[in-house]
Amino acid sequence: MASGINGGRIAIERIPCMSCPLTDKPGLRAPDETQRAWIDAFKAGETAYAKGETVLRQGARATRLYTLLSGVLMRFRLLEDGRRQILNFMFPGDLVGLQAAFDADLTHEVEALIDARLCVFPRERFFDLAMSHPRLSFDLTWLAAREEAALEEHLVALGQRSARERMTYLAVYLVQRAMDTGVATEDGVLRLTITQGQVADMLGLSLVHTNRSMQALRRAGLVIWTVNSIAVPDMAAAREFAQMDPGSPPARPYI
Amino acid sequence: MASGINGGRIAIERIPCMSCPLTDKPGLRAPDETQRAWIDAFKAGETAYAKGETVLRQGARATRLYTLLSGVLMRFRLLEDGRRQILNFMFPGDLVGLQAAFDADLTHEVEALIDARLCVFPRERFFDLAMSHPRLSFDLTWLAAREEAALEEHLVALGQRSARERMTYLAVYLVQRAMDTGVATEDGVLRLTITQGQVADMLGLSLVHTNRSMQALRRAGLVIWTVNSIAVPDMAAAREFAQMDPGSPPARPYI
DNA sequence: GGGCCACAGTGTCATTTGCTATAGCGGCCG
DNA sequence: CGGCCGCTATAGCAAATGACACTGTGGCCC
Repeated sequence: MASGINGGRIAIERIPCMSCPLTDKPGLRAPDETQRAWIDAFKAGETAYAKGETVLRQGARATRLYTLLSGVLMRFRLLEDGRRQILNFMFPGDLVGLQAAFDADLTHEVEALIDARLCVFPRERFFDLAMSHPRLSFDLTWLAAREEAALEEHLVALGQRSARERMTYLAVYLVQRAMDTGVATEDGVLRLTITQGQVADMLGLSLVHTNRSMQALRRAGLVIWTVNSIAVPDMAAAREFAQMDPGSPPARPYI
Repeated sequence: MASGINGGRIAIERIPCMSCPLTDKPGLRAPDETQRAWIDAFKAGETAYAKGETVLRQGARATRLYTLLSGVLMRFRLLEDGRRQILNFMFPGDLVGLQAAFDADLTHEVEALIDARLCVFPRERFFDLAMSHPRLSFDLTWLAAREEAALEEHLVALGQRSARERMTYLAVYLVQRAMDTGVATEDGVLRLTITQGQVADMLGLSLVHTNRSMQALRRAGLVIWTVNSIAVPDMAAAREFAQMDPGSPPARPYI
């Protein structure tokens, strides 16, 4: 019954924001108690999607915004001739479907990489929330700016880096985000299935070349990317190889 | 005296927001009178940069935000080994240096492509503005989301399109934005000098290949890119060739 | 005027990356 | 069980793109 296209079912039981499981994640800055009380009042419920299901459909006009509570999503853009560009991967705390806030058609599709759970905010209520609580509105801008910054990084990778550098960059990005949000517990390894086809569509490489590059990195011991996990044994070395800035960015707020 | 690094001089005369020259641009949605009065109260002044000057320096911590009043800027990211990725071009109404609002180090550099004039907002005052006027704060999020959407488009171009498609895409993007903001007055032609080296660094191509692709497009009559102008004789045909969505996006707010 | 410099343009060759086809492997399902 | 399907892996070849070296041109400055 949980159809992806219809937006999944609203879960009966809902987690109160006061006991939000995201509060103790290392890379997230939790709202204070008062703010959480407000957010809880505006939250309409929760919804769940199974691995592989579509959360948002490109071209549709969304009426709800989401916050990712658990799981991992990917969002991508489809071209008419079937080409696909993965734009970003989404981890707990990320905002999903911000475009809905501006009454715009969705320009990308969102799909669950593993089972996921999302908090639901109807469009109007979300607007009210922003209007009545400037601090949260400010955090919203912050979140949008963070997403923008991530896309900038991706852009630098696609524009300036070689295939292997790109792939190393992506592995570091994913593992770091997973660790920050509690998706990965082991140090430097993320248990998650991302196929070579998905990597290819994210990095702008052909599937064959993706395969070749992946093997080269595996032989070099820089990135061990297997069917169900991504491991970066030496994050510093990988960052160096991919010419990334060493530091991890400041904790991000969430709603 | 107008040093780029020092942030240019603050212009003596300042244009009151009530008579902002951007109000009648086709692609911009002007704030109403009340809002403009608010904005005017928070605006600290104006600053000007000459063509080629640096507006913001990568790695610095900015204390001021800007709105572009006239002119065209480019923002780019520099890698240690000298590689450069141009992230976007900025037209009147665009927000410059949003990262300053979050007290973060700048991850990119901003440079003037032609003489430019910017409205200045000190960091704290900007914060106050957002806190006291939720509607403007909402518009701020909107602006950030629009920038994000632009970067998504660029990402699709770099990841999925061929050299010629990319270049066509960029030409259409630039000409469209210029027309929307009143920078271009003739239909389909933008008088602006963007060197082949800059195009190369934006599209992730080598300079030589950029040159060759440009000539091919010129011969095909799709895009006529010369030293001091970019012309797209048939926007619809160019859009089609580059697999772009036909419609122009809704008017964007500005502050 | 002469020299310098940034930029556009060209040729040649090297490298990266893409395309097509094929094989192996494991899960899933009738 | 057998067949189908999605994914990884490999090979051989083609095409796109990059690297390097060089020329021409126009603006600018002493």
